[in-house]
Amino acid sequence: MAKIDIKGLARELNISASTVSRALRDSHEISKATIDKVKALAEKLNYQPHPYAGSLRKNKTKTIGIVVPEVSNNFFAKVFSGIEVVAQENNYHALIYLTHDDYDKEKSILRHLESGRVDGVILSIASNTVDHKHIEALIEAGIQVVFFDRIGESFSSTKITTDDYNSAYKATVHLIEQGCKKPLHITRFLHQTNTKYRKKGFVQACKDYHLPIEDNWVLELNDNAVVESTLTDILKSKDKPDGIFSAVETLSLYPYKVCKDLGIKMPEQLKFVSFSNMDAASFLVPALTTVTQPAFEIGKAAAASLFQLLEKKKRGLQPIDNIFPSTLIVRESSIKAK
Amino acid sequence: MAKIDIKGLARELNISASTVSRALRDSHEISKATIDKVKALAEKLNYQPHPYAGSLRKNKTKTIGIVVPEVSNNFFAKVFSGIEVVAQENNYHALIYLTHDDYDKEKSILRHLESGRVDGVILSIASNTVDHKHIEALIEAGIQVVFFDRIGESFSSTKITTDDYNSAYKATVHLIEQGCKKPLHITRFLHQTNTKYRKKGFVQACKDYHLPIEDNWVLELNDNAVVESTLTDILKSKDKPDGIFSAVETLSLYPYKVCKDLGIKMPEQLKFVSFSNMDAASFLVPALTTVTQPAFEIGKAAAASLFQLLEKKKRGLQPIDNIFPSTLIVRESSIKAK
DNA sequence: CTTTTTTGCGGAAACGTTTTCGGTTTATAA
DNA sequence: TTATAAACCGAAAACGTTTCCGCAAAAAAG
Repeated sequence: MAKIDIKGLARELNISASTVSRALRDSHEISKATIDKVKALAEKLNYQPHPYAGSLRKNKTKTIGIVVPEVSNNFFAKVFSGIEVVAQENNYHALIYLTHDDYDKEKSILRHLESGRVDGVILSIASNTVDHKHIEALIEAGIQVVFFDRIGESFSSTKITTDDYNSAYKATVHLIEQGCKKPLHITRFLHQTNTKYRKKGFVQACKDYHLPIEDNWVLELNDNAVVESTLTDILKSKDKPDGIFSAVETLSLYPYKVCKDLGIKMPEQLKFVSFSNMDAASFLVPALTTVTQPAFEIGKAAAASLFQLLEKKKRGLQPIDNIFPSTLIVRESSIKAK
Repeated sequence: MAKIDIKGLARELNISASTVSRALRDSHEISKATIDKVKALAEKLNYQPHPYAGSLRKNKTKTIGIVVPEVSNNFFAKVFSGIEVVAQENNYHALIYLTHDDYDKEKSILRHLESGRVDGVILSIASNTVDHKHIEALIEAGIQVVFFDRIGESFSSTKITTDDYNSAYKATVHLIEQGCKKPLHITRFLHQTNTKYRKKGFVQACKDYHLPIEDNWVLELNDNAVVESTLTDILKSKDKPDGIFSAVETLSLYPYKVCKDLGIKMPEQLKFVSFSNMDAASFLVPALTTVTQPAFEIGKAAAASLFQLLEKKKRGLQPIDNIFPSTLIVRESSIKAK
């Protein structure tokens, strides 16, 4: 089964390569008869056009790049699923790159993507990137960029996020309404946009409910190695918090561990809410109250807007910000005893 | 900042395009002086070669396809991470496709990949594919294929698996040693290679320990919708099992749910072990005893062998089977009271 | 000093498409 | 009838590389 190409088809049918090419694309300047002939033969010989030859000529790759910190994380995994579904529907291909939350890696990946390998990029910024030159360069090079979750606020590109501020506000209010007088907010990488707004929501809720919030009510835990010990210290102290609100999924299991070790009863002595897309949330004991982001929908939306930008009919199509609501799912970890 | 290409560099330096091309690849037929000149200018103008032009000419794409059932699953997500790390190290690019465990989708994806978009494919077969014609066709087309976890036994390609039989055997023995007289094996899609061998391990262990195993000790639960009710019925019956061994992670949370609903105490009344790569395993109550596969290493191995095949120095390099050991991590869900 | 080899480079073909620019026919309009 | 338009198709250029082939000048060998 030798590889068959357009020239092969043309030779076989005694017509020109250009005619074959046009016939395969249903061009109106080719007669119905030859179109049928060509397609029949193509089908029969299992002709598959070489994608890169076409890309080269058309300067369109029909592929996108997905650049995310990691994928062994329910949130990103589900976002990716959403992207992938929409990509398949639109006959796009997806190159995926993991930055492992490393700025330098992100930089070199994006730099490479300037080369014309992809038409567009869906990006969630690495946690330790501070300057955005590399992203600017990518956009300069004519690559469409869509952000999600960890966005670059300064860019006019489209951004898909959740209503971080409001969700955090609501989650905090929930804790307060369940009786917490001294909630603790644990979070990561506060220079990111998403965590920044979650913190703001937490702080504002505390203020609105007249809690005497202080700086040490917010705890930025960037280093996995010290999370457990730090939490242990805090939960052993005499004026320990009576509630925890975690802004990120990756911190959501630590309080369980520490409470177990210290014999602290959850939710009686410590109520807990966390941002999380973990499937196991309802099977933890006590079941974890979560703020869950519609990850799959975010992925679909990101992909959809990217494709829309790439195939914009109207020139003037403006990028839009798309804010999805997260939902607070109350489970046992945060409810007061009746 | 206009896009710069090889011809642009050549014009700028008053040399030919072929010289530039060779200089950039450190060809020995170009003088040190011009190599330096060319590289300096390329660097200055941020020249990025167009990947598809090169691919077309060289008939080498430096990209692989990853075809897996899903990615919002700890096992596949971690495998993917491993692949991605090795791919980046080797300057390969990764196109990823999800089959969603659908045979038809898998077929059309693989069919498309015959076209020369990738040099090789890393594949874990969808749960409902039975015939393997589409995989044969892909290999026929000259695409290297490496399998992992859900492999095609009939192919001579490289396969990366875990020692399913032995791990299952050990897990079952563990249950028996903890006092189980009537373990139940719950699993999915027994026509797959991995689950098939896990079942064999379970059965053999029962036999070796003289348990009166019957057909209904093995339960194939393919439909999510009925898992809970089926398990409930079984655990309510009078000769109910005193232990469960789950062959797949996706079933690992149901026993918790059902036990909770029925008031069955785990591990006192029911011991439980599951194949799983779930991060939350040790935070469940009781903490889940798992057979965990070295997912990240499997991904790295799969990628490494694929690249080795693609860049084989010696022609005769034979594909090898690579079997990784899984480890049984004993936690509270399966241990007998002292 | 001639012959051969090596070094360094340029021209052009090639990879498999798409598209521009034509050029015949045949049908339609004048 | 003749002029014009429409329908259908082919030749060749183009996309940005790599590589085959050839060729001049310099170096080495005779």
